[in-house]
Amino acid sequence: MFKNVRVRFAPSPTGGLHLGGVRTVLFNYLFAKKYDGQFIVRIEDTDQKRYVEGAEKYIFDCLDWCGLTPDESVLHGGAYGPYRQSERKDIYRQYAEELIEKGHAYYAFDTPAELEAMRDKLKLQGSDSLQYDHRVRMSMKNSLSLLPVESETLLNAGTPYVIRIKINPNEFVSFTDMIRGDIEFDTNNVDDKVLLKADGMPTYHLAVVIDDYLMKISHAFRGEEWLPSAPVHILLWHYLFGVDEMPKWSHLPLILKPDGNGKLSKRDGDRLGFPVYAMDWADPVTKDITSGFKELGFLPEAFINLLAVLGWNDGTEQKIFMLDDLVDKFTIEKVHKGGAKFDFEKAKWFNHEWIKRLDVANYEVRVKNIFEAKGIKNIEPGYLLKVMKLIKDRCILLTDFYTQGSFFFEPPLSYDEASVNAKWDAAKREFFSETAILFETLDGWEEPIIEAAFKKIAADKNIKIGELQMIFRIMLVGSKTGPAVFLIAETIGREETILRITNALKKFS
RNA sequence: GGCGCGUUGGUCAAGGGGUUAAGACGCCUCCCUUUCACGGAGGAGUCACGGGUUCGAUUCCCGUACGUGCUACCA
Repeated sequence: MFKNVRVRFAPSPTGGLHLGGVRTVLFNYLFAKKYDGQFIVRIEDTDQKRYVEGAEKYIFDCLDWCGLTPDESVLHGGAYGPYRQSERKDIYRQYAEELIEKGHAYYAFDTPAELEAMRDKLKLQGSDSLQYDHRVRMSMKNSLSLLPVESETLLNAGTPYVIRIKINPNEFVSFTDMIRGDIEFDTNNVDDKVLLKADGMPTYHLAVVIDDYLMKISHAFRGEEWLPSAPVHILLWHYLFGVDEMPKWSHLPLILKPDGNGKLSKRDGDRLGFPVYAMDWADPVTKDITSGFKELGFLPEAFINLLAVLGWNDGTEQKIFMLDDLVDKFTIEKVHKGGAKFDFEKAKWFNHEWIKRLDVANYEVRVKNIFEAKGIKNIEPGYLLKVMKLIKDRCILLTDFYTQGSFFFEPPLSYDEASVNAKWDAAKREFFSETAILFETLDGWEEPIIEAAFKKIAADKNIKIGELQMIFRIMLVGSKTGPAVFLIAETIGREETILRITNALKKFS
């Protein structure tokens, strides 16, 4: 249906990659892959003030982790480079000047102070709009209000200037959003946006249009916050390339904060105790670390899944999707218009589901690293896998493997003595002393054998099996949690089981 | 303030002129397990409001309210 679909994503390397950003990438990726198009990642680094060292690499690391590998980018090459906007300055200037020649843009020499004065004056007059537009531009200092020679003189003298688009009043600009349908804007409400900044860098408005044209972008997903500036982009397409070549736009709904309302921000994560970034981000200036889903113990499969169904679903009852599945089933028609509040509880549920259904070998390395970070080294690979299979159902985050499974690697540091004391007596002490001895000579060390032996002694001594099992569990684990107790005994081995019984016997009074 | 966009349970949401208005998360109860989870069975809880149009509106239209976004030489 669609040929040569190209979608783009424009991360600004100003630090961090938040949920909304990843979801935008994801939808671009899904659409591109679905229609055999190219997934192009371009770097928007035109705001030098906000540019942060290392952010570009960070963004590609995040994309790698998520499995959203670009087809074309700074890192991956491609036919439409350079992909960094700072390396395309000359291109943008050329088009900005073309716009001036055609009468759709002009030089503006106003200083920041003069702009502020204009806004103050407008405010004083009780004006509805504080914009630099057709109503005020003739009273400002620009190549429209000035005589040609005056502008010439200023230009030659090296006066700082910006290039602004000239928006004609009383026109209507419309376009069709693939998610929202037809949208119309009255140009009376659109201001003369800056296209080229005084430092020679383009603004987003100029850059997107030119890059989309030059990179032959056919479709683009971006956040809803861009909707109000869409008329500027549409007009630029009219003036420069003709609207037939314009990409089809899709404005995605916002991801909202869980409590109250508003766009989810990094601060909300800090405040509510969950990550907002894909991966840990260390601000090189402030040294602040913002936590990421990866480091918290999320699986990329779960992360992608939860993001995909935030604002989209396939219309069935299916909730769990893997990336290939999403590519297959994704349809724009099913994308929502309204924003969705982020629910961390549900995010964890997705991770839990993915831990349960993925083969543990998929994340063995990461769990091993978690154990090693906790001081448990020299783990035998086969043993780790075995333990992981045993406890995966009770792990919501990857980090839970340690809290749920550390007793498989080291004896309990403390015991739930209250529970033991309630049931402890001389008969039970005798039971465990004898059991420990019997275990030494047990023929075989598999769960059913251990269980049968344990139950036989209990029956011989006429002690309730439930209480004994509970105590046995606390001896091995330290607490009343974990998988079937005889399975734990089998897993940690005969020697270790006997050792833990005798150690516990010393502790229990 | 102006302009844009939106509004189905607490949250994510299906649906769409006549339905007992799906499902999921969370919450509650029970079963399983003499542990904790997992799993299973149930339960409570919803179409923002007001006008139209219509035999009939949650669904279509118009208002209102509310929310949110933009209103930078940020993206």
